[in-house]
This record gives sequence, C-alpha cells and structure tokens, in this order.
Amino acid sequence: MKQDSRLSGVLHVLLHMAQQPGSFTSETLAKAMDTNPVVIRRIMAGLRDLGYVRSEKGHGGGWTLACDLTKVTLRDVYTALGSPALLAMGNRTEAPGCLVEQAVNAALDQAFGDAQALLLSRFGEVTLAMLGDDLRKRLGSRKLQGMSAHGA
Amino acid sequence: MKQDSRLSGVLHVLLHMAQQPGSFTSETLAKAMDTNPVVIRRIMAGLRDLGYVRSEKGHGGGWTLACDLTKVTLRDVYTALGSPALLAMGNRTEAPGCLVEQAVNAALDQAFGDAQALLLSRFGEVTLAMLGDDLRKRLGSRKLQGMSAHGA
DNA sequence: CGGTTATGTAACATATGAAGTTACATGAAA
DNA sequence: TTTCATGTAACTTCATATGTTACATAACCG
Repeated sequence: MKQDSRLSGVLHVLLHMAQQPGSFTSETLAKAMDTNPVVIRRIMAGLRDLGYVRSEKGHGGGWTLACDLTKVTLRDVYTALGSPALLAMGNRTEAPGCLVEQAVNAALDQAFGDAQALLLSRFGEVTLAMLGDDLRKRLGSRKLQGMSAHGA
Repeated sequence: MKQDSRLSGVLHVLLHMAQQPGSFTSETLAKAMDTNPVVIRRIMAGLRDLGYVRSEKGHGGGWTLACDLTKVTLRDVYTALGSPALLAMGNRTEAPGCLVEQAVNAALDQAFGDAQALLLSRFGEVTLAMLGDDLRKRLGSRKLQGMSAHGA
C-alpha cells in the first residue's frame, strides 16, 4: 500500500513555522519541504478552517501560526486533515450476509479497533510544543558541530 | 487510502474450507467470495509455501487444509501474505537530513510502532480454530431460523 | 496416448487515491 | 494598477490492490 504522508508533512510545516515568528509563504514552505506550493495550501486548508493557522493574501502575506502550541495535539492536526484512514487493511465486505465473513470481520475489527484507538490516544498525548522541545534538543547537539537545521 | 483486504479474504477462504473436509477448487472458493479464481490462487500462494494448505492439480485437485487450526494464528496468516503494510500513514521521508523532519518522524514512529506492535500482538492471540468456534456459534443461532451459512 | 481438469504465473486492464502540476480567479498591499 | 500571495479546480503522474485473459504445467481419466 502506498502510504499517506500528509500528517508527517503538515507537522513538518508547523514545526518549521514554530522555529521563528512571522509569516511564511507557501512557496518558502514548499521549498523547505521539497514539494509544491499547492500541496502546502492543500494540507494547510483544514488547519486554517479550524483556526490553528491563518493565511493572508498579497504582499507580506502567507501563513502564520494562530494557536497555543502547548494545547494542540497531533490528534487535533490529524482531525484537521479530515481524519484519513489510519490502517492499511480492512474488511473485504463491510456488511456481509455471509456468516463466515461476519466471523472474520468480528475478529479483525476487534484488532483494528484496538490499534486505531491506541494510535489516536498516542496522538492525543503529544502536543506541537513537545515536538518543538524535541527539535530544540536536536538543534542544540547539532549546533555544537556547526550545522544548520537542514543539516547536510 | 484504498485498503488492502487480502487478509480478510484469505481468512474467509480458510474458514470456509474448515467448515467441511475435502478439497476445494479455486473456482468454487472464488464463487463463494464473489471474486476471480486467480485472485484466490494469488492470496493462497504464501500459505501453500509455508505448508498451511496444499494444492493439487488435475481431476479431484484443489486446495486442502494442511495445518492444525489451533496452532495457526492470524499473525501467521498475515506473515504468509508477505507482511503487507499495516498502517495507512507513514513518514514523508525515511532518512531525513532535516532535523525538523527527524523530530516529526521520531514522534510519529513512536505512535506507529506501538500501534503496529499491538495489532501484531492481537493477531498472534487469535487462532483459526477460534474463528471457527465463533462461526459455529453464529451458525447455531442462524440455523434455528432455518438459514444457511451464506444467509440471505 | 489424448482429453479434461486443475493449479501456476505472466501479462495486461481497471480502479482508487495521494502527490505533483498548471491555470486562473480573488484579494491585499505597494 | 501592478505585484504578490492565497484558493481552488482540473489535470497528470504514480503506486498498488484487484480483476481478467492467456497459456504452460501437471494429474487423472478414458
């Protein structure tokens, strides 16, 4: 299965923005992420709608953080993306008349449900501020070697 | 993300086979699963290689169970399929030079790893025999109403 | 033997959805 | 009013599960 990397992507953007105040254009962010400005706008749209970031047009415009990083969790970000599927596997048929299929679905759904719940729970425990702290730690040890945030 | 339903499918096949002794052609199984015989052969290939089922050509040929259902778990079946991806989400870049990306990956990998481990652990707790027991229970209550395994 | 029935597998078609791209409308600031 | 930025639709590209066709291989049957 091809994997969805939007959560990873949008977190990367947010963390980049958190490194310095001010606004960032989609183009700037796209360059840092080695992707296309439209992709940035796309993955940021949900965050904007929920008020986690603001966007402004015209000169000096761009994206700005508009939330308390200690309050927003990975789960909030995930929700802002539209809560895409977490699991790569699913049941062959969702409402089967076949009892065999029902038995299989019941067993798999149990496991799938547990894994999803755990994942969402973990997401809910991590705030953007925590990611920032972790990043600062990494930056610290790198700076001693004279490296920038973007490394090699 | 489109979801992979091979595990669901192969379990369905195995459970069908467990309902009565003897061999089953790919065509028979395909009809019960409402799919194509080649698809059956494809998802069964790994199980055959690991000895969980046998296949025979020619007249009277087909697929037969060749394992102790109380010993084979959903995890074994999953492995026989080639251990396909469990999660629909992944990191944007796997070995990033960017420290921001590293921080994001670290956080996500933690959650992803936990969820995967839980899923595999759950799979390991469920044997094919347990699925069969559950199915028999469902068949029992259905039979009282005069319904067959394939319901409506 | 030759015919029938089955699996084994390659090759190709289809469908889905994320990611990337192009094009253009909208709006804000210089 | 020109420039710069987002907003968004439409399209292409890519990966991959699924479906299908075609044919080789092997077992059994007469």
